[in-house]
Amino acid sequence: MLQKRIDDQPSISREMVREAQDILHRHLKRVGLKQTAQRDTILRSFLETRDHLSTDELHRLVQKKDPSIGYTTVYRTLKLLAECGLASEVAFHDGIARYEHQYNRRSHHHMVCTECGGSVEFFSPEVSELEAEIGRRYHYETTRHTFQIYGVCEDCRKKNSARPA
Amino acid sequence: MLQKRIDDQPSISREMVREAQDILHRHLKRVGLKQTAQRDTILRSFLETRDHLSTDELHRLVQKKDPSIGYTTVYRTLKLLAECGLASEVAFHDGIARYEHQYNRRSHHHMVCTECGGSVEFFSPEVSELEAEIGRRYHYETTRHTFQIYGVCEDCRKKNSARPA
DNA sequence: TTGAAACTGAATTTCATTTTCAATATCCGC
DNA sequence: GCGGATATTGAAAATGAAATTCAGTTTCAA
Repeated sequence: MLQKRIDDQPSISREMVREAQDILHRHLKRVGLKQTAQRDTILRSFLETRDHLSTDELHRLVQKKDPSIGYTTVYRTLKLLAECGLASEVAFHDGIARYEHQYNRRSHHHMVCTECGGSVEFFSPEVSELEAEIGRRYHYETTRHTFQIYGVCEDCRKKNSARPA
Repeated sequence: MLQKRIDDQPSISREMVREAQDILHRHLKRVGLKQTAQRDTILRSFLETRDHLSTDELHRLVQKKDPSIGYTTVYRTLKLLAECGLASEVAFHDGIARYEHQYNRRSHHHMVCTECGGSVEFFSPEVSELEAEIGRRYHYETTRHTFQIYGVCEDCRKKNSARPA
């Protein structure tokens, strides 16, 4: 899936990688889990992207660094990253779980093109206010929300009008 | 999954059932499909609820009227109902597709309890305005959006504090 | 160093969804 | 009302993503 971004160069500095690794290691220690080379490799691969990665896509990236790392480990490590706040799951409605960086990132939402799968991020504090307000009104202790907009991007509309169905 | 509503009495009048059936029948004719007793039965069962039904749940309701109707037919009919605007899919992100009435219903959103699965509906025109605004800003032709709030409802919080983990 | 505990990854299982296919029902023109 | 072409039905099988299992491997605290 495409996203309108230049994703080839690492999006994050060496120090940030170290810091993220520390967060992961502390989390592992806290919950009595172990630090492994695989988990570090997977974290580094993850940090080097800015896409919304599926387990499968991240697995492919990880394999470039270490072909012996299996899909299952990537799958489990993504859950770990989500647990310690380094990643967060983002569900577009195509039935595939995706993850994105959460580290040092202000809350945002996505608008997804249903033709090409591309997406743009946008920021909208009103949505969080709405979450709080609705929670108060119905006595829910809210934890999170999802908000996605679906549509067709400009490029796809141009393609469609050039070659209509 | 529970919803805080009295759902035993039909939520929709006889005339509305007829009207919905007409909509379905017209749709079938339009796309060259056939009117069948099963489809009518499934539509009626669907209209008699106000829950957010999974295919499986609707299948169970349908079987009370006609035990010979299979899961597959319910599944396919729900897609048909969605096609002709009588139902719409609503994803609570628990891996199960749900459908709700769309007929004569103003746009609304859901807040879902992650403990008991219960939900409340709320109305918030700001969200649609936001959809339009963000669409304009990034030159997307928007078609729809999803917005859900997740949290823990009052009842589940009481239960939790009575019997803490 | 050592051993208990956790990890790994291939394979398997799970589970909702989707497709297949042979038997059946619908409905269009007569 | 009567074919018969065409769609429908529902059981069963297939699919595909997610989750779990298990035997062998690695980590790390003492």
